Amino acid sequence: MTNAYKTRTQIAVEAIREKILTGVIQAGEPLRQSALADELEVSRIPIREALLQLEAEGLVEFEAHKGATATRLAADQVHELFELRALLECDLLRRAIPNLKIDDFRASERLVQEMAAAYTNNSAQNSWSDLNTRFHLSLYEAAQRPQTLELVQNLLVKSDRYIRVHLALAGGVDNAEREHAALLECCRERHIDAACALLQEHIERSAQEIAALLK
Amino acid sequence: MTNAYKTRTQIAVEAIREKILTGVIQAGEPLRQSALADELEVSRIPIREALLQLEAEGLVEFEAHKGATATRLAADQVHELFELRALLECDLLRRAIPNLKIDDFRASERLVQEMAAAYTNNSAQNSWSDLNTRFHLSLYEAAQRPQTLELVQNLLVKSDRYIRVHLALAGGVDNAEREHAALLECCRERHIDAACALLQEHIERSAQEIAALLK
DNA sequence: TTATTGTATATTGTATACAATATGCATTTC
DNA sequence: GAAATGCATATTGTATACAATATACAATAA
Repeated sequence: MTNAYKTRTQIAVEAIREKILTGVIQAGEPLRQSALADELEVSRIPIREALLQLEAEGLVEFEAHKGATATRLAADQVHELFELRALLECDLLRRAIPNLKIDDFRASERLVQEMAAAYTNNSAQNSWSDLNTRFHLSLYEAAQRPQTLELVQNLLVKSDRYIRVHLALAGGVDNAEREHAALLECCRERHIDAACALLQEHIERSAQEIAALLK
Repeated sequence: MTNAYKTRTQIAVEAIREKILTGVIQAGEPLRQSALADELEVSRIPIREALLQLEAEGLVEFEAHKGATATRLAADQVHELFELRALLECDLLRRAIPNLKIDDFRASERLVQEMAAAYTNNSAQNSWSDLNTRFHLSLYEAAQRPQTLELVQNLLVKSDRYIRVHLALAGGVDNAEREHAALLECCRERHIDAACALLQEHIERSAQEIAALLK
């Protein structure tokens, strides 16, 4: 295991991020520093630092002397977000496919299976979205593009809020799981263009379904 | 004018960012909070918050209990950075060109001229790089893609350190200025594919020249 | 009424003080 | 001599206290 030690700031980042992603803190809601500090039993300093980091992730907006609010994305911004993902993730996948090893495929395969289990098992629905993120990332590491990967990771965090909404939509997840399996198969056969086309469709379809839910 | 008021944190962000971009603080150098606090005549709190923001920009790396250091990019990471720029900036330009108005062209044109002046006038060389950033961004605003634009803005900040090195290279800037003019002309004629091709070459050429200097 | 000013309160921004951790060096142990 | 241990110092992490700013509402004037 890696370093188990965490500063209070890091703990606060994770706690607040989770609250935003799960909707416990709603978009547009102001984040009072003292309230969060009391709740997490730390002083306002680590809370402030956590909010700054979340601002960089795009989950929170800061205004001097007015405080932080959870950001709210309009429907057209959801489109932009997912199109950005499509652009960058396709670039990564294209570079990754030639480098993917048998072990990588196995790891991705296992994530697909865990996702199916998480979806069936109602109690674990929150983890579906985590697994989805990890599945996507598992295909891209082999691209050897650390900076792009970090950008995509951040975009996936932002998408997460909307993907969790998507989970509520009956059928949406079934589609996603079939698409994941097909995508993985394409990668196994090293069909680069086909895989990228699938990935692009996959991302754009979920964007459309989410936009439909938001309006 | 917009809000002239700045918090100490914001002042610190700008001061430290400038130090890193101009090389007053070298890559790899540790950033001592107390030293910066004394120098900028504030307490360590705004310094810490500034460093956190700069970490999000990728100019600084934080390690718990060890402190912040100015990041150092290896040559292959410079390539990735500029290829990322090419990918995203071309996407923006493609969407922007149909929307560009006469006033936009005039503004971009003026930036090209100011750049020429800044380059001739030795005392203003630091501003060449600023103008370069603004020229690139001036072409993309019409794309109406706020999130992508913000990403590119950040990538341009990161590139800035290397572009300033590039300035030292005789001839490199001449090339850049000719390419800027050609690019602008292409946009005026709404030749989307040609403009994107030029932009891509322009970015990749500077990446190569910079990589050559770094090795 | 409507606009304006003033004041109280809530909230954020920052300084200072202290706690926790890392680092370097001397000392010990084998 | 090399590795391990303990201590002193430097540096970061966090709590607390106070200053600056924003906000809401009351009081006043037109």
